[in-house]
Amino acid sequence: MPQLNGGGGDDLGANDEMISFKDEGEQEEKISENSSAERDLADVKSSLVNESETNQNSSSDSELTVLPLCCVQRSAVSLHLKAERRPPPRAETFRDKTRESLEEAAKRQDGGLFKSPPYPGYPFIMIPDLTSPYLSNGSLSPTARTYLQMKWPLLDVQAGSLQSRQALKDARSPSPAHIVSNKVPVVQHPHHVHPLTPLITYSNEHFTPGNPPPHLQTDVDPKTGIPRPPHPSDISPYYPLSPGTVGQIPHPLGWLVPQQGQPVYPITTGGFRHPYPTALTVNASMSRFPPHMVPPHHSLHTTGIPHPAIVTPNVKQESSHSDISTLNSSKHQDQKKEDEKKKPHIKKPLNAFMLYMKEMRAKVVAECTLKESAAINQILGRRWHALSREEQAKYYELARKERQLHMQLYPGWSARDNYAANQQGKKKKRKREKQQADGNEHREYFPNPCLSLPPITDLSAPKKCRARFGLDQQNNWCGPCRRKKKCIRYIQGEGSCVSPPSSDGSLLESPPSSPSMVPNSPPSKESKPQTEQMQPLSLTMKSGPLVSSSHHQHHHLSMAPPPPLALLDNSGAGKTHGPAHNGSLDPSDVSSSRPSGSAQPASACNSHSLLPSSAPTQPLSLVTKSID
DNA sequence: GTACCTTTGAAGCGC
DNA sequence: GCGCTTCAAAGGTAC
Repeated sequence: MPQLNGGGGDDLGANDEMISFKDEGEQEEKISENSSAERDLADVKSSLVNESETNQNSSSDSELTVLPLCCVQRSAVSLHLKAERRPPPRAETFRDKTRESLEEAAKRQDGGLFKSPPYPGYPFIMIPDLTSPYLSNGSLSPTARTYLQMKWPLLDVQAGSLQSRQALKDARSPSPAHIVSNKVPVVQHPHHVHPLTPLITYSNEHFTPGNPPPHLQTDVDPKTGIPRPPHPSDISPYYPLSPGTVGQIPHPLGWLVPQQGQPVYPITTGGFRHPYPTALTVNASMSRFPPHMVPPHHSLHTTGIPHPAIVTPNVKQESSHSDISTLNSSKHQDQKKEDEKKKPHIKKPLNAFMLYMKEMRAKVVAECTLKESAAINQILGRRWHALSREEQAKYYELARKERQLHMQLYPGWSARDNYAANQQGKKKKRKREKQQADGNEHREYFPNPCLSLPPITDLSAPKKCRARFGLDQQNNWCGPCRRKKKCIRYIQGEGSCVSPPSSDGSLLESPPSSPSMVPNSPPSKESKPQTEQMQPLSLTMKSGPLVSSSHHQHHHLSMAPPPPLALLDNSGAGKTHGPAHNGSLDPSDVSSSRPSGSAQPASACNSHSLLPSSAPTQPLSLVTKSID
């Protein structure tokens, strides 16, 4: 697998470097700083595309191995499934089969459109940016290029050709499950899902209950009879359409035709920032959303199609009226309410993690039969950290594109609008207030990060930084504690546990440790990466190793280097007695060390005493329910 | 019916 | 600039 850092496994697992992807700029800086990765950003990003398939393989492989423990002992079915998932030494892995099937499907359905790479969703993000260096190296197959032209007619003057349309029609033929909808979690295998898949599936949900017949070039609205544009070709796959609005689509290529008489959002260039390099901005001539085609009011894009980020106008949006001079408050309020009703609620663009979650949720649900989003999100959070740079970069790139698209769609939109939108409910504030009302932030609802453990309610033990160091020694606090968030020391060192390996030998979704996390290193401002690094430790299963606090504590106290790869490969050992390495089976993690937060191992896993000694081994999926 | 939970990241706001 | 807060998705859960 191509690595940005020249194969430095420890770097790969370095959480702090993965954190660098939080910001594109930081990402670039971090990458450039990496001496072993001297490729410039262009090369790096180019590789992200060219090697995406390879990355996906690697990622999916890791995902195969990070099968949560919850799936292991859950049931015979899950065991069976797991046994199936467990790849043979190297015959024909599930991935291979999956890939083959996907390619076959691609060949059948789009004439090999996705042949290389088989990323049904990727075109969404990469297509509009054909000028992107990522695609400039000829990695785009002619078929895919044709597909792109059909998907984004503006990308090429040939887009409107019959050929393109015909191919588009073919492309709209019965699609793989992952294209249909990611709302059907169990149907599609996760490995068929590309990170961008959710972007495609969105619109499908709202556009077509099922796949349209191939012979239908354009859908016809059953109510209005107005032909719909070929979907999902022309619509941003990411943003769903609200039901009942498709009929407003004026023309199959309506977004190509300037809409007359439709008010448009004012282009408040002042609020339209361009945080991204020019090279990364979407070429107006190629984008589906040319700058002059600003979305009209009422959730309608110039296509006449509401942007999926727009939801029912129940939530108010910042009023853009300038005639606020009215002094009649009641009247003003009434008018405001009307405006609120009329105005849509433009949702924030999804960030990288959200995109990742959308894609992987179904997978986790399928694997763990989990339905509780909170638990799923925890797993996904760990998996997110466990992702390689390349894989994360894909999502960051996707999110960035999404933001760009969002900005172009709604130039005047600001996240502040949605801030104000929540003034009605103030739910979050209420939550915060509730937390603060407790006085002690650790007193608040603090579900045990182990998930398998009951909420930490033992306040008698001064475990957290505040209690340990006091207010006068906040320098010794961990970062989260300073930020009045979860104490990482408490989580990892005491209130929680070290992640046991997942059933298949992997340590669940725990990310590799950061080499910067030197044991006994004093807490520093950089504790945020540590926090994120340590969080995975908290995601553990209610399985044997966890129940056995002594065993667990042993590993936690040992602070021994991770086991050799051979040992790590021993998935069987990892299931029940695997070394409680803090996070990863990634052999690259060998060099990683215990985060500073674990510098106080003496009281490790105290909270395990809270566990009933007879606590049965349970999968993660049962944790949150069983606790209560 | 509504808020909460849970995750990460982006963005706004206040100091 | 830093820290805090809110919101984005999701669906079960609690009130």
